[in-house]
Amino acid sequence: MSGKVKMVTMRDVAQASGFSPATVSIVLNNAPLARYIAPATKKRIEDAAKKLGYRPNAMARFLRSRRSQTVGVMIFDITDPFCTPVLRGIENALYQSSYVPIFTDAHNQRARFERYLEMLLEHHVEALIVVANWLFVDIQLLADLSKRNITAATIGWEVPGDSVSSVMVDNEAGGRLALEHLYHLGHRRIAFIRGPKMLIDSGPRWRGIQKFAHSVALEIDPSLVVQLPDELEANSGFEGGYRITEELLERKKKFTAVLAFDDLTAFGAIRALTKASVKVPDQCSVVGFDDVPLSALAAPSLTTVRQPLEAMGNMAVNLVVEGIKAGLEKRDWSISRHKMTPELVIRDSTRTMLSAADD
Amino acid sequence: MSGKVKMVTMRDVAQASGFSPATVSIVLNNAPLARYIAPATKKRIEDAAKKLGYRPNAMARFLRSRRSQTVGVMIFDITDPFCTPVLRGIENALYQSSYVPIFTDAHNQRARFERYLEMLLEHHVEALIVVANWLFVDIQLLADLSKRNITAATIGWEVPGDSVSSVMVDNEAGGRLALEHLYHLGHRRIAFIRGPKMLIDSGPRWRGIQKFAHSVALEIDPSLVVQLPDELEANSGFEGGYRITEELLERKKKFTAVLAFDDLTAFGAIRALTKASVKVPDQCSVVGFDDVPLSALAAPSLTTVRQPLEAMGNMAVNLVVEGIKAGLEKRDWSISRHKMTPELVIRDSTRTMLSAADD
DNA sequence: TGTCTGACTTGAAACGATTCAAATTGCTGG
DNA sequence: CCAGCAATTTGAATCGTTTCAAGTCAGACA
Repeated sequence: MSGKVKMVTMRDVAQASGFSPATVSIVLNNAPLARYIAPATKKRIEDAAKKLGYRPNAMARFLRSRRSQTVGVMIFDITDPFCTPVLRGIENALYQSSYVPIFTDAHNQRARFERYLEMLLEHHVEALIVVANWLFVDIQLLADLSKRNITAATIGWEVPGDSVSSVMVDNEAGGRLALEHLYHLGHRRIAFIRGPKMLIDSGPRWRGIQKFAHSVALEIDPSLVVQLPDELEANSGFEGGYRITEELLERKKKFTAVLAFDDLTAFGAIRALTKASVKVPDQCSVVGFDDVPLSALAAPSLTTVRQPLEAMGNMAVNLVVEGIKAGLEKRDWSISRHKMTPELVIRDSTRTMLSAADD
Repeated sequence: MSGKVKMVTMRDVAQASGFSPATVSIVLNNAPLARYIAPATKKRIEDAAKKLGYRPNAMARFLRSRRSQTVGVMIFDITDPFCTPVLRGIENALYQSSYVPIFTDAHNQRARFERYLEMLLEHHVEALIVVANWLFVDIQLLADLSKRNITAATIGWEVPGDSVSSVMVDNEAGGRLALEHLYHLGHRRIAFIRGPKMLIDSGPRWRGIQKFAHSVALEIDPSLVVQLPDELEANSGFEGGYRITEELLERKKKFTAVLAFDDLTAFGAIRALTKASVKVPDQCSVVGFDDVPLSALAAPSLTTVRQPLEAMGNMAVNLVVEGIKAGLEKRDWSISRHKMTPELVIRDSTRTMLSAADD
């Protein structure tokens, strides 16, 4: 019943079809030399392979051809809902290219990142994709990769230098979209929850906000601007949004809308508002950023600036696959930095200012 | 600048240390034979390896030793929030054992499952873990795995026969917990949204509910029992819960609580109730099942029956790692089926029945 | 008849590690 | 002075593929 199934090797296929392993290899891989192989031969070999249930041994193949058909995927914290769609995008694109992802999660710890990097190198991944949306460690290490001829791409982060491609959302445009929306709904007294200082997204998002405010001569009240602390956990945004909003409410400063750094922060804000019996969106509108999957499901569903997360995962794969190809063909190739366009998704957490509610 | 970094092989370490590759291998792997190696030798070899930055080549190693240090992880739909904590649990446990996960997502498609299975076999994963929480295809295929000497474990699903281990929550106990909670809060007119017929969890959960109802002589009104349709998408639960609840409300049947099949269904229900201006939990309590990450974040936060998802991922890894070890040592070993204990998590979506609200 | 041309096919050497059986060395005891 | 032993170390085969340079062979042509 549980007898060992002997592995079928190329040698077996050769034997069965009456040709040599060399020919079998050429045919089954459709190598350049396959042009010269007689059609009848091809057929016999392919039939034999199918009949025996031959399955190439990826490891043995790698040893000779240096292709592991494997890509490393390093996520900084899978717990962050931001990551799931990105991962889906990566997985799907890799599947199209017949690569298989090796999945690692750094838990936001530098030591873990390093150990995993080591493991990925031992497994000779052909490329590395890093999803680094919430991250405070510097990843200088990545720069070394190019020396090892491993193309790499980051999502949600940029590495200085010219060795790593990156895919990010256009944060400035996104910040602008968010404020523009609130502004057009008539909101003027808006509370802002800025992202943590050390997060790469925080700056540009705020800049987009400021620029728009300036362009319509909207005055931003400094006492309504609060910054999230530099916390390590990805989901700390919720806590932060909650606490900050609570404080704002206690200060009795009036505001009719909250522009949160991201969706989780927005949920935290909503929780605080609801607890203080401030109805969302009737008495206060809330906008998020990211459009993580739960934003559509929550009650009220969240108006937010959508990052095309799945597309970003896709994009990163395309970049590294191109890099791999270039390396194979010894072509020149240079990295690129992509900025994806964000999109405003209007749902139930925002509504027009009723003139009465302003005070 | 971007000069190729030549790979450091064991041969290089041998050369540098003045011993043979055989000795180097024995020392670096701490193989049984290492007992006989002089301490001084060990030191010199280890030093040389460190100085050169030697990194074993996982592929080459596999070829000889048959150990790929790789485990296949097949998820049926990563889009389902249920999967994230499970994945985290798997990842973490594998990391402890120095295995690296190859991540695949079947998108709930049989063809994709098969293709991925093929790829995993080509990569000679040492074991396979399948997360099959929402799944209608039969996975008879898995039974073949044991023939190939690959231990496998499923999470959230059981394969007939004695070749695949499994980890599930005790659905019956969970169903009981949910109803018990509502009952003790004083609810008597309860609407039930049962899981899809073809889902393995649906039966036992309902059985737990019925048994508890029977034990306290609670009458279940058949007209308040609705079943989710057999939909393929994991997130269809939300839609289903929404529609079903809408219908129930239209029928004007009175109920003071909804016991939903899972959290997503519960969110759908809450959405429908809210839309119909029925306040949750004031006018209607809602219980979910699973405790997916967003349940704590939503407003109102969801009372639910928690599956220990991360622990389940852990458990599955432990099972297959044991299986791998047994295989290596040619020990006998038999699969096991684990039932994890669920736990009631009380949050803000349920509250005691106010006597007035009953009619 | 002998040589040359394709048109196919293959032998044999890698790739980098592991694994025994066997070799080497230095002693010990008879 | 040598057999025999213990303590270390290693040679060489092997894992399954890929990849060229080189082989075979039939027929064409001179």
